[in-house]
Amino acid sequence: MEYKFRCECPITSALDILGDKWVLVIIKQMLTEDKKTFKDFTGSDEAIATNILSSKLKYLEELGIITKTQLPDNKKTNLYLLTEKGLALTPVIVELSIWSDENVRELNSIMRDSPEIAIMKSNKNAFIQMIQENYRAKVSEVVGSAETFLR
Amino acid sequence: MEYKFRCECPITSALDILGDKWVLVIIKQMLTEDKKTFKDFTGSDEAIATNILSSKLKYLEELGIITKTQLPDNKKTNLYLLTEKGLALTPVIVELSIWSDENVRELNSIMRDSPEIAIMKSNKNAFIQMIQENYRAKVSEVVGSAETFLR
DNA sequence: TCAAATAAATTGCATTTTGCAAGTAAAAAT
DNA sequence: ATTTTTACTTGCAAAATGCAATTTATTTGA
Repeated sequence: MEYKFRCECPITSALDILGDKWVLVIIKQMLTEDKKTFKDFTGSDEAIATNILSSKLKYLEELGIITKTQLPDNKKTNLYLLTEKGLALTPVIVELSIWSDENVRELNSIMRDSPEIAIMKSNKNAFIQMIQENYRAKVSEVVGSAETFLR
Repeated sequence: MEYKFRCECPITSALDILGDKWVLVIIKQMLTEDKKTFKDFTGSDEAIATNILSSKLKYLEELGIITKTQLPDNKKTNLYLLTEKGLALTPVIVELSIWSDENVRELNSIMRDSPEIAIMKSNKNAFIQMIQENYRAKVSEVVGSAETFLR
């Protein structure tokens, strides 16, 4: 698997990976909406098409941003979980959230209020760590030990 | 100008605007590479096609993320400048930069080192404010008073 | 046990976005 | 007055995304 990057710029290179319509939405759903199975994603507000979902999950796994696993007692359901590399995108998601609250709300009349935005702004680092710890805890609940998966 | 949003989620709504191959790259070029004319953008490392550039600049102007202006003594050259709404994306750019340095570098063999990454990490808020003040100052240099443009 | 339901896809085709090369019009420079 | 520069537009090709239907391998439940 060879990935082509437009140039030597770190920011542009990040966007070579993240700069599309779905990748960051999928990561947000995993991080903040507890989505982890194929079915979970198809049932979301955003309603991603299954062919796109399939290709993006494969892509994110190849890049090491998520892992695909199964539970010992179920051979049908796959578990898609964020790796530490994926979890490290939490600050990006948080900043997008804040920017959106302050600058996109006026354009999207149906955008929901997030009461947590105030907390997020007042103590950004604590909020980020809280989300990440929360995610690691949930993963542990499901797969036993997080360390095995969050590599 | 009607914009369609996928759902009520603030993060997804931000990505309805920013989630493509070029928008954040253009904003990065304005913010950190001093690009402000059509020509400036076409001469970049990323080599955006002129038709795409044209449509994205129009789009960003409609959304209030950039402004299009002229200097009194030149009717040919247009100046594209970030508004405060655009400048407010600095934290997103900075977080992308940090994530990339730590997680994309291994995938892109030609990615350049940024010596400022260490400073960025050790004092994120100061770094963000520095970049923003720097931008405002440069705009003032060019158009006289920043307030008129950075609305 | 065995048919029905479920999870995770794949396939074919339509639409939209992006890419490339060439051309154009107005302003500025020589 | 002619050339060059800036900021585009146009036409067509390729890639990404979207939609609906189908498929395969489990798993559930009568």
